[in-house]
Amino acid sequence: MMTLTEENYLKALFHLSTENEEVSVLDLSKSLAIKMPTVNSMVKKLSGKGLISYEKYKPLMLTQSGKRAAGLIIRKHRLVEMFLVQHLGFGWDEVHEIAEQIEHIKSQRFFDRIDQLLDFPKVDPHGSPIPDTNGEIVFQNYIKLEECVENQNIVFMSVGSSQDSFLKLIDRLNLKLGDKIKVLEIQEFDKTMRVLVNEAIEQNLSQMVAANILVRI
Amino acid sequence: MMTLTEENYLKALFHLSTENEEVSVLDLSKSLAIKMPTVNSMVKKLSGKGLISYEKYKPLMLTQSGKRAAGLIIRKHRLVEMFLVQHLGFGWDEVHEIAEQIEHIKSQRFFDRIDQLLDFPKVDPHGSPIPDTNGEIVFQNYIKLEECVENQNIVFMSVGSSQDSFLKLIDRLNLKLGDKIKVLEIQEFDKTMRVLVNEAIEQNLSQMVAANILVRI
DNA sequence: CTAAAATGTTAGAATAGTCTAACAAAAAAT
DNA sequence: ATTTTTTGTTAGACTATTCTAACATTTTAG
Repeated sequence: MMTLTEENYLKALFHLSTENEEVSVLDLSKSLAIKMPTVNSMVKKLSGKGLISYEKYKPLMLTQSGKRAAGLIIRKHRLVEMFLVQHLGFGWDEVHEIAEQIEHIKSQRFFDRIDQLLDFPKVDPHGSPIPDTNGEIVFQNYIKLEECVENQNIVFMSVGSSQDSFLKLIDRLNLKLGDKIKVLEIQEFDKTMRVLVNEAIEQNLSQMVAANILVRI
Repeated sequence: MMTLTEENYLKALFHLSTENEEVSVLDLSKSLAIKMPTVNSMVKKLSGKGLISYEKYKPLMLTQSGKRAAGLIIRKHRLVEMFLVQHLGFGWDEVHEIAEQIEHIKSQRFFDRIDQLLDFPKVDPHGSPIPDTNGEIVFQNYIKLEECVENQNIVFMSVGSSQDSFLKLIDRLNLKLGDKIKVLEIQEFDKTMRVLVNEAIEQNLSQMVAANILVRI
């Protein structure tokens, strides 16, 4: 049985591994807001459990078993987020913290029931994929709105950041997952995008925002 | 902020206090399955926080603030149990363990939403009262079926034990909260009761079972 | 009313997870 | 190719919660 702490290390390492080619002790330390020596010793411990493959001064990597374990935790997290939004009426900017706690509940059946109640969702409220019952994730090949060109038609599928302030901004812009977006114009000066949403409303999006809006063609 | 451990001590002391006139360190130790010296030091710590009033060699008591805190934890526990039964389809014998974990989630709003979703229930799936938002409990004055006499008509309102084996037995006897019960006959030898349930089915209940069936007249 | 039993307390050690300080290795910069 | 900076590691200490062993007090029984 894994402790809550160990689960958090695995999860963080998993996320970092998808974002970067190599993950250092320092990366993990920053991401968890835990000092390097602590991370170092925990990494050794998890290596002892066969969840992380660790060699001194080398980048950190999850083993197959570590990947699976992390995937299963992320699965729980995202199922819970979905439940909080769909059944308890929380906003997508409010669910992370609560899911962060509930994901550690020890009860396979609890999460199975939630999954069933939600009719086996494939993505969470932020458009991120929910790992399957083996912890396996199917990565979507979305692109950043930032990378789109003028006159391109795309669909808003996911967000690149789940930061509170970003999600609240998207809400205020009245943007929702599934919205159809047409790029009208890109300012040469600051890359600000003028877009048409659902063939109805025009909006200006800063490059930073556009970089965190993930779309499919 | 209280730790999960502290919350468990308070909750246990609260329950013991309702069952017994005086609660000793030994009682608490047994109830938590934690050794006396450990309990002793935790009790001192909680006394320092103003949650337990403690004097050496004297019975343990919750302070007002301790009672309120314990009541609020029990509120969360029972709300969650109700949710698990009503929305996730768990049996009343399966919910305790999971609620034991979820009760410690730090999010007022989460429990408020659950409360709302359940339409502000007053009792949990075992018929136990759910404390109000101030941690206040309204105790019901139910009596044990054991204490009833022949030909008495009563209603099954609550269980005196939430032990798995007892709840499963009640299920197997097809008894449900709210059922009308008529005492037909009490065996002089072993106090076994022959009862009529919902004017339809006759059942024999051992004294031990009857002692854990709480009814109102 | 004393002796034995039960209960309670203190002292000291163990574990998990955290930290700081000091040292070591690798990477980057001159 | 050294020096400096960054990153990584080791050692040792701290807190929370637990334990065992030893001792103290209270309660119960003769």
